[in-house]
Amino acid sequence: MTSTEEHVRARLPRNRASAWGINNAAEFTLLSADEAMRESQFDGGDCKQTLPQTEIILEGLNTAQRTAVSSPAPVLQVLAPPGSGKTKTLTARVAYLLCYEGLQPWNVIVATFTVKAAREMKERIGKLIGDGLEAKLILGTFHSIARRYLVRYGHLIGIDRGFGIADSADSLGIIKRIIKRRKLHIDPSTARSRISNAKAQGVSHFEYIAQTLKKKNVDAQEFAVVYEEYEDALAKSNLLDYDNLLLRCVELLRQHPSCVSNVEAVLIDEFQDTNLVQFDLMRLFAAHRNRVTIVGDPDQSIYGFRSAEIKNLKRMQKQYPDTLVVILEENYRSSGAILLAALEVIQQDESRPAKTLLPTHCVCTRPILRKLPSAGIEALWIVFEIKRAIALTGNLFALNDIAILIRSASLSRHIESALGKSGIPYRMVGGHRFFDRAEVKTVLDYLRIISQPDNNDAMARVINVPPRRIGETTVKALLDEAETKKVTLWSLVRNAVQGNITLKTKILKPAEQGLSSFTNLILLARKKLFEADEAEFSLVQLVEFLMKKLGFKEYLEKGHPEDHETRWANIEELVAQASDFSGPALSEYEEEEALPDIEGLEQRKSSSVSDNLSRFLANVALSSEIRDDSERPRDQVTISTIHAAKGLEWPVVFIPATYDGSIPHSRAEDMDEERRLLYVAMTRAKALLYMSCPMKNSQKEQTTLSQFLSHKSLTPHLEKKGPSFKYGLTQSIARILNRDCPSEASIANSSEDLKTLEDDLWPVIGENTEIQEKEWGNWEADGEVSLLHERALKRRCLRIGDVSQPLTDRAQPSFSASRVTTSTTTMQGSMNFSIASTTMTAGFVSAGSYLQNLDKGRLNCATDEGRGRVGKRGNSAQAVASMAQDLPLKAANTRASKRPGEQPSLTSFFVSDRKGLHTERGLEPISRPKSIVAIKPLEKPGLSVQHPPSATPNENATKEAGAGKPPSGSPLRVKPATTVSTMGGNSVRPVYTTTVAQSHASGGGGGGGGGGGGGGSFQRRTLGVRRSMNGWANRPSQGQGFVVPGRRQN
DNA sequence: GACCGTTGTATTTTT
DNA sequence: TACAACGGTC
Repeated sequence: MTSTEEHVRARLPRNRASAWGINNAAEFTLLSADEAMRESQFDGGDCKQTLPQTEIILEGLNTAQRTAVSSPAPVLQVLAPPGSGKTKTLTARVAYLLCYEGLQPWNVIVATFTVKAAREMKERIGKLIGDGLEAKLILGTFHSIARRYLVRYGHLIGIDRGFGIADSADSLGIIKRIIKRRKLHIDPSTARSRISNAKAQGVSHFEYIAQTLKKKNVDAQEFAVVYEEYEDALAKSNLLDYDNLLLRCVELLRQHPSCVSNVEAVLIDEFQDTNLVQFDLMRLFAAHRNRVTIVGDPDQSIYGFRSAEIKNLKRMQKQYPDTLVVILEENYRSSGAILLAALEVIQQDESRPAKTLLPTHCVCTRPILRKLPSAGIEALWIVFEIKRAIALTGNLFALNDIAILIRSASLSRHIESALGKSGIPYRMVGGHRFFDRAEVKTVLDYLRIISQPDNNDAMARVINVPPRRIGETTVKALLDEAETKKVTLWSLVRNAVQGNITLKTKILKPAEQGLSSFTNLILLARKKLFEADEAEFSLVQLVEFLMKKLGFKEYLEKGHPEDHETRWANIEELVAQASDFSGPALSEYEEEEALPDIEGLEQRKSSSVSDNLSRFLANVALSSEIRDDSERPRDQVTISTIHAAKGLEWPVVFIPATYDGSIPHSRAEDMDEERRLLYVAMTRAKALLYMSCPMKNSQKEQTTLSQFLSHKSLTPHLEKKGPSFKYGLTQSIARILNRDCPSEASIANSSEDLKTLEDDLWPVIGENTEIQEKEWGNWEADGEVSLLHERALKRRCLRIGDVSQPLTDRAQPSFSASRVTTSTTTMQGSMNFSIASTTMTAGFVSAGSYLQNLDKGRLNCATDEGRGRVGKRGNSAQAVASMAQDLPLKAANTRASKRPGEQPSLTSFFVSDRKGLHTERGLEPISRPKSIVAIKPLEKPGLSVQHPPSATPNENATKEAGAGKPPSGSPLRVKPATTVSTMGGNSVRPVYTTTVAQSHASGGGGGGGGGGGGGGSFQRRTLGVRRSMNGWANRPSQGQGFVVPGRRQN
């Protein structure tokens, strides 16, 4: 077989561990990626016939990506910064292993962190390999995979069949109860996260508690009590919390490694987010063949609060000495200016190993950092900028292209309100889950009790819902009594109702009746559930039965006359979801959950209705979101938490509330993590990035700009207000987005209704609050011509055509080469620069000029994408300069020359080629490698890219950190640029699916409802209603829209 | 004394 | 939204 593998193998030294020195490693990677590919794939005829899919798999990948995908190395770390094609690489790797290395899908484990990521991965693998093979992979979140194993093999370590999963609310509830009962003083949430952290260390709770008890302080003692009783309570209710799910799976695989003896390869996404237990799990999964591929990026580690350990990257290299590290460096997502600003932020972290991130797009316009008077106005500004951006680019953006990324869910209030008011539909991702809605939760609690009556907390929550005259005091007394008698609440109550025991607790007459009706309801439901088989009593019927018996609809009507319809619609939605666990959908589901049979091991198999119920409930607990295929085409703005936005991208991104206390969050412990969070948020943006900071937060307190953004070095990279959207900018954006640029005529047309063409409704300093908010309110609501409006109308006199000729026709003398060379930088640390003189120093390059040069080189990429017409423009240097709008350098220079005392510090973020960077002309293209492949030898510290092969790893590290030597042209930077069109001929275009946690759109009439005279206080009140009014209820058809995560819709 | 409804207050991030 | 605290009613 002439295959890539053959080629690669031929060049791979036999004894990997000893022979993979850095020197030949470099050679190896080069050859394997480029030449082997070329020889075997594209010229070798054999291969095409035998393995037709390989071509497709590797198509559109750059050199580094190909190296990763097709590497024969057993253990592979792919370090992938934002936008570098991480998912693409991992999916291709999976496909490659299946199609090319002949692995069977059911012997491959792919673990992700979110359900969303799992789903996307599955979809993309499916597109690559087809045949529905992707459904046979063991693919899912760590938690769901762990559950799968525990369901099948849990009996081997004494886990009851049909165990339930305690979500965070359950955990917190249990802990609160313990604290109350024991009259302790520690904070429940703190206790919960401490327990979780303890578990994430992989220490058994006995041990941990023993350790803690040794400490004499009250806090530790109390904590030990809580921890112990918490574990007790979980066990009694037959529940596993999230951490236990992983821990018990580790236990299972330690004791019975044969459960995973079939596993031939393990692949892990977002590896920087793994904690110790997950690391263990990875090792155990892979124990049979020790074949592991991970992708990750330390800069995007934002789950430290969940005990994620960036150190796992190094730990892994220790664990598997022959780990091959492939570094992807090219960013295919964002404009140069966005990357530059983002890098400026992330580089504030001094402990971070120097790394590069190379733009492939033109510079485009700088990110905006806008100051605004208040949170309310900030929201209005966002709405206005959305409208303005769409109008002034001739509808280059759809609402789907726009995301508003917030640090915490609570920040969405003003924004939701403003969007709703102006009739812009939106969806909310992250934050509150559908399943957390009160009415949905109640029904779920009933289902959980029916499935597992011993769930004390679920029972305590709903025993009086709808009201049964069983008050809080009674419930508490019953719980206490159950506790002292060492029985569960359910068994206590049931026995009392059935007359088997007499309660100590005094029960009033009406309450007694309530208890009895509750008990009978549960008993009846359980009877139906366990006696019936699927055909005659499905999950859906169970829910319907329950609703009828509870009179739930009536209860909602009575309790929530305002919005009972929406609430009921939510219940119907729940039923629709349950239907995925009954009927024909079920068998499909079962198949996906299956694990391969292993000789000598008995699997628990199941197909009863009660098993469906627990499966359904587990799914609810493990998925924070809901997939909604049918609704995806709807054009909506996305509001998301930054955490939930990881891995996604949008052409336009807003990051509001960039003040200290929000980002970094006031309760955050790890500043570096907060900074990374901002970095993640910024790097979601492709073309336009708007950050904003209200001078007063929603509590009307004065704010200070986020410390991450107030750094002086950032000023030259940021604009103070939204761009003017000259035509050239629109062209640039269109190029970045790979879209057709709308004509100027159509822009003139689409901006007809715009109130003002510039971002000038509020002063850039961020002063002067209330008056304007009011004016805006009137203006939006009634169309009343305010002073503001008049001013705006005047501005409109500027016709669009006047301000925006095509840039290509305009001379740009200010961008001349000599200008570029006037600002210079001096090096201080390996990646830290500040201005020191005004003469050009060879080898150092300002960011702006770097980008200019880069852009010139990069325009080849644009050509690849079919739009770069630079070559025809004559003076390409000028063309480059003019294509890039508002270059950072321009403003920097202007400022520098105006106010010498206030020189901005320019950052050189790429200095590896010291020679030949710059001449006085300044605009020679920088010769740089397109992609870097480094092989990491054993135990090399850090994750930095360039290592001179002569130095031993340790020496090398010291040099880099200590001497501040720039990572100069190392031989490991293997090859100068070859033109690889990574995006160009790519048949697999990234399709990012955004999921819906809460879907609400203010439909057409949105403005009407809230509009009325009282422009001031429109926020709070309507929110709850508006939110739901148009969300679930408006869905096209019941029962089709939602697909439970993990399932594909036909 | 128990229960219910109203009002005021505070909200990190996720499996 | 979700929770606690408070005051009114059975």
